[in-house]
Amino acid sequence: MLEYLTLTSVTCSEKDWIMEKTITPEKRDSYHHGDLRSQLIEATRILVEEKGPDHFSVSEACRRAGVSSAAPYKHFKDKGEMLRAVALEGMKRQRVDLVRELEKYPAGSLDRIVAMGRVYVRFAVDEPGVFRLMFGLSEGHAEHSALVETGNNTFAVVQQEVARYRGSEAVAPEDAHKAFLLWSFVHGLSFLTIDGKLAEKKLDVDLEAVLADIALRVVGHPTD
Amino acid sequence: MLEYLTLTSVTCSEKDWIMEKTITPEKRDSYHHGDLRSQLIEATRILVEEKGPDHFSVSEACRRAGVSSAAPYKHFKDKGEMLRAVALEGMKRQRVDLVRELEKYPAGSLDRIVAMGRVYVRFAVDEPGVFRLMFGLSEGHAEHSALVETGNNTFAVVQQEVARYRGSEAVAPEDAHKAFLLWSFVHGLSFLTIDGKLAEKKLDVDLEAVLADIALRVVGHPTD
DNA sequence: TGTACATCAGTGAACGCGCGTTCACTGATGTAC
DNA sequence: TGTACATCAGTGAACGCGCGTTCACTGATGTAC
Repeated sequence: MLEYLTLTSVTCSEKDWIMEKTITPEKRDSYHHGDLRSQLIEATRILVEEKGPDHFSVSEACRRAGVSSAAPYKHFKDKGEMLRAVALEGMKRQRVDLVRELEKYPAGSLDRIVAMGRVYVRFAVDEPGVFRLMFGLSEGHAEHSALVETGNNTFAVVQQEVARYRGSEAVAPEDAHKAFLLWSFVHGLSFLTIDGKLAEKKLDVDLEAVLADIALRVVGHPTD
Repeated sequence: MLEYLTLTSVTCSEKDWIMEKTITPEKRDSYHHGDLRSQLIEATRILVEEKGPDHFSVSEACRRAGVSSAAPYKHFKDKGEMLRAVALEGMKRQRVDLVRELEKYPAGSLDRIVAMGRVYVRFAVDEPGVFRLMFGLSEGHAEHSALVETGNNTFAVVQQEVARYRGSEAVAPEDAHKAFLLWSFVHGLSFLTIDGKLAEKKLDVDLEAVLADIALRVVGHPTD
């Protein structure tokens, strides 16, 4: 699938750890675990990648973490809460990626607009399962305020950057509008990529070129 | 959710039938059914809307169609084939919508570009379940050639229209590129809408305005 | 028009399965004295 | 330092459930004569 999205970029993806990290079936030394909560989150994350958010099962996560199927309920209310924990971690990771990538370019530059798109699509490609979990329609997500706030916070950064590109620190309505256009675009591109539609339509897409193109079209010209 | 996407448009959505159509639990007159295949597809479609493609169950569809849970296997190989039948119907319906909407505007006009986006987003909003089924990653979809061909066919129309806007009948690489940009954009907008992200981010979007804006940005200026 | 027969759509019971969650429990750990 | 005890993370067995699919069957229908 991925051959259809060319990821030529200065920044190579540093997310190899994501998949190579395996949870060893837990030759545990003691009755107690020590760090089960985070091990369960990690097992859940891996499963979400392997099977997708809708085919994740608590039982399988327990098997992976080497723990009885009742154990998670000492740390999570229910299945949904495990998934939300993974989604939240994802949002934070995405946020960190974003800030780290932005730092590389001068404030107010078009490169920074492009960088934001790169981070978004990269995240989707590197962690499609978690990406779906973060942005798909999942019950209870909207009520998990930490999740919503982290997301809003990240989007605020995008708006901020658009304003800055215009030379302002304050976000005007037109900046918000353009930020939204950018979001829609990279969101669509991300899903088309991870759902294999680029491959299906035999579309060869050079990510950097497309991001630069769209950035110019959205933010490069004055509008409304 | 939908309050955040304003659908002001000449064309009111004509899809009310979609949800009001209920399958009566089948007071059947005879042992045989007559039209079970299409009734099952319809039951499947409704369930896909109600619960999402990943929470559809054969058993429930049978209950809705008033038929034993073994009955579908006289018409479909398995569960996946039922879903693919619904997806295919969806693709055809979308195709019909598209052609019908295009007819309303003069050949080569910007209105036609906007119309295509309108049809796409409208479809997603009217039938989010089927939309997800059509464009999400579902096992076996890529191997169902009728499905892929119908999709490719529809995308070819978009490319054609972009070329025509430029005044050509032949699709140049730049037309294909622009068609892809348009697709990414409306695809992202569709998902952001049906996944409730516009609501979450308190973004009020006027569909017609946004479509016109993006059409201009993508197709209104010469590029590469 | 009437009868024999082939067809095959739909039945209903059964299968094995893995799931999410509960429960009373156990045993390792840390703390108070 | 040593002992008693509270805490609570993890156990393992059990629960009821709905699922997808199979199977030998049944009975309505259409056709050939």
